[in-house]
Amino acid sequence: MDLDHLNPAQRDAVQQLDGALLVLAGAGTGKTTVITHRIAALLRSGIPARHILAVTFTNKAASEMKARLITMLPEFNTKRMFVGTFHAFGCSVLRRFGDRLGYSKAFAIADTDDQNGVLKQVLTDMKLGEGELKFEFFKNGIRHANNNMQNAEGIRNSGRMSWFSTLADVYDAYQRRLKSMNLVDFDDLLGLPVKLWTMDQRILEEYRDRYRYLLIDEYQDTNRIQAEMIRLLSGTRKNICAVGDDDQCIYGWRGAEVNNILEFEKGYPGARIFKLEQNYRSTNNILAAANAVITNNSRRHTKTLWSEGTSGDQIKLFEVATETVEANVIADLVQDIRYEKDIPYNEIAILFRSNFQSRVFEQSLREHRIPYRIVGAKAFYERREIKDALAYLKVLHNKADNMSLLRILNVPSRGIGEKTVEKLKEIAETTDSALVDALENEEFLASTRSAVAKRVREFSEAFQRGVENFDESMSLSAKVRLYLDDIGYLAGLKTIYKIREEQAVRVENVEEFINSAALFEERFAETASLQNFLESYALMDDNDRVREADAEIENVTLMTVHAAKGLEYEIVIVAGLEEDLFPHELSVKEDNLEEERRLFYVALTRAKQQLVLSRARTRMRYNRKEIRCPSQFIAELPQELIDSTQLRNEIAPAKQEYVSSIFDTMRERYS
DNA sequence: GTCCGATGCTTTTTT
DNA sequence: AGCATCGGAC
Repeated sequence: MDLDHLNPAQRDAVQQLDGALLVLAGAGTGKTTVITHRIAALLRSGIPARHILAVTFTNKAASEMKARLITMLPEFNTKRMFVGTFHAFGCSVLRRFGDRLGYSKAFAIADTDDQNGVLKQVLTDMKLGEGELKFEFFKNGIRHANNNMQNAEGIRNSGRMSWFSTLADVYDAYQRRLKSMNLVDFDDLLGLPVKLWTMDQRILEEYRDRYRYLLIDEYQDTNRIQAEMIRLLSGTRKNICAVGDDDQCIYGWRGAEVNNILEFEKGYPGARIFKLEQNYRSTNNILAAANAVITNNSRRHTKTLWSEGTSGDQIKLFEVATETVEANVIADLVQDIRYEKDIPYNEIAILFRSNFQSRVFEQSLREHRIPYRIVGAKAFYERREIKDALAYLKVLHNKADNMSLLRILNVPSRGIGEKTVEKLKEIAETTDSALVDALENEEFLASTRSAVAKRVREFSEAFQRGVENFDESMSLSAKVRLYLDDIGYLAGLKTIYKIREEQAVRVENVEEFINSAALFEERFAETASLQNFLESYALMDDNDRVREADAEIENVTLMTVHAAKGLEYEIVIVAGLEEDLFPHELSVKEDNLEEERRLFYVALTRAKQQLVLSRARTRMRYNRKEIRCPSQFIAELPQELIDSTQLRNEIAPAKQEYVSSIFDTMRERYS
């Protein structure tokens, strides 16, 4: 066996096959290597693949691990092993046993918009609607209850103040409404399996028997329910291998419980602990900076990263006048690196604390004609037309999804206004049917003007044809196109968006969406059903949602530090190192400075070769110029590692390449 | 019912 | 500055 490539600590962790073990793996210490080798070791020791459950934090990590195992172990059938995220695993449990909890097996997954929509409806119905603040309060309250495995009763019993009982009522109504629409939210994907296993010991035993060896990656970011899932599954065998780095716990605000990793031994007495500290990613200067920063945190397992490599370049620090200058200086630097150091764009990442920072960079990169891709928020899947197209599909798969129906019923305009919708809801309620079915109700149709009724009929009929079509064997993307066309959405795009240029963009985006269904089919051939397509979409994270087109060309990557977790680049540029931005002002207020520092630590340790930090002395906010102070984290870096030689001109002279490229564009445009 | 301009709010991080 | 929502005019 090829254990020769492993260092002693890695080898120990790989070879300890039974019992509980915690692998404390610092950034870049070959965590994934350990997990894959460990799985290989399990298989080679004769344990069948079906007994192995490997949980990763992202889908991307899961598919990379699968791919690695297949090349590493061609002789084993690794298909029967589970490799995926907690949410995907929970989903598979519910697809099998959801009916025991009163869910139909064809349930759909509520995305963030759906969750917000349902909660808003509930609050309006209960006349608690006014004010965003209240909305946030209830949203946090529900999430908090779920994280602590509390139901409505639990909330009610947890305090005397009247808001406990109000929150309990809202919680109850929210859950009931979701369920009535046959929807399951992200928390349910974890909470319901736990409920099921606690309720029915036989099902739990079946799962325990099936999954005898558990491996959990990024254990520092598990929450209480995820830890509970693992505790229940591990049973008395306790064959659990938790891998993680407490210094990289950056999802505390989402319920991640650092204590899961800090106090692992309490839950699994006698667990063996292995520390991986030899780093294979970064230069020693980068590691020294990271080590120095993280020692300012108090609650952690002490680790010191080291590498056999060179110390490398110093860390560059830019301190410039404004955020626009910051973006331009960085774009210049990116171009320099590309052409002078011959490092491809896709080995360069620009990281920031908050999404809004991406805008200036987009502009400067465009001006410099540097290709880039953005991971996250404002990206492709957030577009209105994509959400509309998706809503059309969501109702088709799940008729009970009234919210999606309401989203698209009048998009494009079919003359169905507020009053008509009220009537529709009323009829749906009295006949106890889904809104989509109520559309065919004669009483409802009679209540609308004949022109409207005609268009409603056309809609219902097209919908019905869609339902029937999806039973037939035709390619998924072809069915999607046929349905969106038949129901009038594709042609409707031209009436929804008046401006010619905008139209073209929107149509193109929807085409790309349809194409993504085709790509999904290519990847999952026989299992590419509408349900699986929607499910995989709902369970995607921002890194999965990067456009296919963007993944192929050589691009600079723009993303938040959160999104960069688990990734590495030759060159990493961290922008906006200013007090109140990084660390974020809210996190300081909420007393989460240590988590911000871990986030900074994550940012630093993404870099292999060169790290560049920058800050602006002023920054526009709400259209006002604000003076900004350097981030306290800058002062935590050892001075001798920093090269803060001021740039000769903050705006560097244009490169020859850049000038000629502008002439090229002009020639193209005017010839 | 639809369109369009005024208003006011935004910026934490996301499976 | 940009976006989302609301209210008034057609």
